[in-house]
Amino acid sequence: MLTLPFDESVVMPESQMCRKFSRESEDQKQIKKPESFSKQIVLRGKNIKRATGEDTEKEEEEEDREEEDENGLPRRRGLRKKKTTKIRVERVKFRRQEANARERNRMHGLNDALDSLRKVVPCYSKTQKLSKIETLRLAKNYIWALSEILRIGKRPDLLTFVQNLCKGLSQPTTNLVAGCLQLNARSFLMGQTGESAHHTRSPYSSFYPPYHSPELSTPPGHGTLDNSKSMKPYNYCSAYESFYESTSPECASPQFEGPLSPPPINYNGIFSLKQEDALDYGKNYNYGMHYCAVPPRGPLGQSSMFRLPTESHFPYDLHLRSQSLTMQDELNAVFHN
DNA sequence: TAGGCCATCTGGTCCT
DNA sequence: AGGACCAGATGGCCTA
Repeated sequence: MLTLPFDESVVMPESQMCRKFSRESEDQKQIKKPESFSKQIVLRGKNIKRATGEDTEKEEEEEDREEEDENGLPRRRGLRKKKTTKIRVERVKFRRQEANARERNRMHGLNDALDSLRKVVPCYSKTQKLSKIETLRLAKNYIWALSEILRIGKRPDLLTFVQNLCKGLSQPTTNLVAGCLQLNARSFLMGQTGESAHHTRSPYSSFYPPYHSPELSTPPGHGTLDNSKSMKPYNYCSAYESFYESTSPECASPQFEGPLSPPPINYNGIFSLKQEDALDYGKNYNYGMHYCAVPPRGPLGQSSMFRLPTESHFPYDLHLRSQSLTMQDELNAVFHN
């Protein structure tokens, strides 16, 4: 929840403004666009220099000049302690207000950066924003998970991937991420605690060997939450269908309406953060599509949710071009069978 | 109503 | 001196 754009009239009402620090009429125009803040600050800064740096000092000097000691003689200049004059107090107040404005602006910039980050982590919703701390945690896990995929050169199964994404995240965020990725959160969590004994096969196991990744361990800093090793493979027949078919209301993620920005992806084999490039590719899919390019299988495969585009991409969209082509060929072979 | 999250204010510290 | 950065305090809003 970002605050309203900085409105000087609110934060610094004219009544509070010292007349000596008043701005030129040009600067008093209310600028409502957030991006104008910095300009406004800059402009104001110039005026501060002008106002406080020249005028006020002269006036303070004049005031000081008038000061006299107890004998009625003028005070000597030098190490004399500065008297807290009305002007100085007002000046301190004014500088405090300026510092507040800068701080506010700085925090807005920080929030903008966090918003940008929210859009590239694999769970973005305009209506249900991740908190700051959860955004950072998820981003860390995401980077870690992607780098592990690159390092190992293999993809983990979807569940492992999501589990790694969710390590250290709160329950609501875990649900959110699982929802974004079209997973059933309850079953996902059961998988996390190793209770899903009925899970026997990976969703990919119909055409890829089950992927057990001893190397794909826990993101740093989440040792106690490392359940990936105890996670059971995923039951294709029961769990997969219930998770991915979206027949259950639990599977639906109505709160994720609106276009979802794709995460940093490998588009046509080129890893890129450019969202525009991937727009067409991703606009018909959500993250569930992005991260679980499970091959269609019979009637299930006909469901629109899993229908890949003609130029489909590999799960997670993350691999080298050569790998991409090879694996994509395999996928295409499966799709066309 | 408690707790979480957030924006803002504030004073301190460091750097230029 | 002034700005950037940081952390603590505070109050508002929202939700379980």
